[in-house]
Amino acid sequence: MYQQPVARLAVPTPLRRTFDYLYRGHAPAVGSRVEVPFGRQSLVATVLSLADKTSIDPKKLKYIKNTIDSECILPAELFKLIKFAASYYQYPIGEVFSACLPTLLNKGQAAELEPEWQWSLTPQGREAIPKLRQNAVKQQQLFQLCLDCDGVLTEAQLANHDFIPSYLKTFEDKGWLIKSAYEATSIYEPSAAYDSNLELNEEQQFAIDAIEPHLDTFKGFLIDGVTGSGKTEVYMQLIQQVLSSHKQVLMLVPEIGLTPQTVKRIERRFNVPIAMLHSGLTDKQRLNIWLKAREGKLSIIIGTRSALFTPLANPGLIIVDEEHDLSYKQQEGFRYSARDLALVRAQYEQTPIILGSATPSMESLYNVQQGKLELVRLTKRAGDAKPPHIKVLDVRQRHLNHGLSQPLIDNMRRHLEQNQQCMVFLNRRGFAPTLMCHECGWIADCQRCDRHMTYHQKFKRLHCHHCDKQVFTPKRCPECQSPQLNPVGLGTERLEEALTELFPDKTVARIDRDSTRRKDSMQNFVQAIKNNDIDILIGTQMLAKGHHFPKLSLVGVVDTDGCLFSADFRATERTAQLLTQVAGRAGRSKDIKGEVVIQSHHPDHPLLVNLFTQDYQTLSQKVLEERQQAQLPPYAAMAIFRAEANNLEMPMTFLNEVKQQLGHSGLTVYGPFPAPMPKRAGKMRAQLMVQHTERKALQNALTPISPTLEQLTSARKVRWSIDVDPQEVF
DNA sequence: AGCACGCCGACT
DNA sequence: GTCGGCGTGCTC
Repeated sequence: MYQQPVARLAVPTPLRRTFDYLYRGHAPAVGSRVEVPFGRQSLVATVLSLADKTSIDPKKLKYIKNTIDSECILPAELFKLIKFAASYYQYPIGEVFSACLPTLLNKGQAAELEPEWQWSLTPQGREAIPKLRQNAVKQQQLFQLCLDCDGVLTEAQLANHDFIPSYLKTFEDKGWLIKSAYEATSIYEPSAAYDSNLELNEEQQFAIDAIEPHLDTFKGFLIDGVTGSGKTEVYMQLIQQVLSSHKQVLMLVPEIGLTPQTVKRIERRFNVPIAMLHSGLTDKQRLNIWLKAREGKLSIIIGTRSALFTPLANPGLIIVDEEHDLSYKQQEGFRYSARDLALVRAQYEQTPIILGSATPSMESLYNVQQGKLELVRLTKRAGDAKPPHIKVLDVRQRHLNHGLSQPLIDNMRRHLEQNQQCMVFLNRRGFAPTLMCHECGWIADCQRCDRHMTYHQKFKRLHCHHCDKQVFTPKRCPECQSPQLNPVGLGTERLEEALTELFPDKTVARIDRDSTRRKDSMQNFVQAIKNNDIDILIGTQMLAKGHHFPKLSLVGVVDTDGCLFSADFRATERTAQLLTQVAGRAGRSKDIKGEVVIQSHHPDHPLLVNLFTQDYQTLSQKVLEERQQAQLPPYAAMAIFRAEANNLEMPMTFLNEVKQQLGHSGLTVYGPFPAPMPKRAGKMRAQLMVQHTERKALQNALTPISPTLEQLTSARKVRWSIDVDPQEVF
């Protein structure tokens, strides 16, 4: 140890340690950014703490080049959360900061809100209007907009007219407009804007009564509300309460659920500034929202996973909608769970948190058991809608027409005749999952993965859904030269073809990742369905969630059998959630009772039997019991070390060394073994699983070893990662 | 991760 | 003779 005042920094590098730097003059503020020389580069780092001694030889220490901020740029609670996340998920602190802060802050841009600009029409401007040339349409439009707004245009008013900013400068130069800064009001008046509160049923009122008294403190709630039970209205009325005490609301939604409609609904309800964080924002917009939220100039922030790291001046409520959704867990790099961290954040911020789902995760149900979450149930569908009638259809020995049994087809016809919509669910895109030679049995495999390639008829191509490799379909079998290459199995494309033929007078729409590639196409489909322009929907899991289609009364699930037998211990939970969510799409209408038909070759499978003779709730209790007996998550804490390289030896060598390092840590270690699908995208993968009944013990074991792993020579020959609380055991 | 150093092969 | 391949080492 050397007696030497230093600043301890989080430097954006994949190294699992901090770096000490000297400083001149004042010590930089904790939580501020500084510019430092690092190796041969210059980086923006964050000050984690100040220390008066260091273990680094002072001769090696360098000076901070610049301080960027004079004070901490984050609220203390968020700063603490980020540090916690880095240690919990065993990920390099510098990279965690990079992941949590907006790009422009990582690049060193000032963390100050730019003033909002406004443009006022000058007398010269007014005079110029009638003198404009007839064909100067855009200029006239700008003037018109200006007049519509009483001669003063603000940035907010311009936001929807992307052509106009280019003309502003011209008008300024001509002296027609004057640009000036104005103070956007930070005071919001949460008056009901257009929509007012809906009438609540008893359960909803009960939910609100349960949560409302706890709005000033930390407390966690799980709203277990069946599809259509009016969870959103409960959120809304609680949000209203929080806004009226001038606090901010942070709402997380799954990736797929972030639709303009959600935001519109909230916007129309509350007369407060709202921001939606989505992938389409520019870096500048993102920074702006971040800063505004930090200043308290935004009242509601809605976003996906990463929105969790939005700073809040005055947090009042955190909501995680569809909390069971997989997209809350980042699956690469900094593998955090936004849902789990949201609980930690709520605790730090001393705000209530609501997790909502129709199919709660085992983790959350476990937390209810442990008394960490209070369970609130919504079992009744709002309005008069009745729960759908669910039937498992034994398709053994039945003739299947492109995967469709006659009873399902008849059923569809009946619903269609009553002017209702049908949905056919199949979680497999493409035309067919395999292409096979009729003569010799050759199957088109991906060169880079241990998987067959999917045949896509529309593009006449073979596509690997694991590595995204695409090749043209061969004309002849590469093994025996036979021209008879047949698609085998069923995908959404083929289903679309079959249904179009079966119901020639009906409109069929296929909604999967391939058909919704273009921007807004999902949006258009949703609108078309609501307008009744579509009779039959074919959908993958994209369509399973969230959407409310009033005319949809029949859901057919074509092929679940693949989901029933899987190596992953979470398969049951996942399948149950998916099927329950899919079933929930049916019968949100008042006119006709919803119906769900699930085709299966295994109608006696316990999952199907339990799920549909009883319900998700009963099944989830059974799953929890099984997990407890097997000591699997959430009854044990788990982490997986993964490694990949061009051959399987290197990852195995590395993971064996990891195992040795773990030695007497008291963890239960499984492996290392090759991943269930060893080859992917040309890389060979292996994994090592570790477990302990105590979360703390797992942490205590991992924390000392993870920094030492990167020193291993075997570590440099592989790509490796630690996944704490893995969601997919693959 | 970057970035540099370093030591061997095919080019003007 | 040099450009450049990626193995190895280091970052306060």
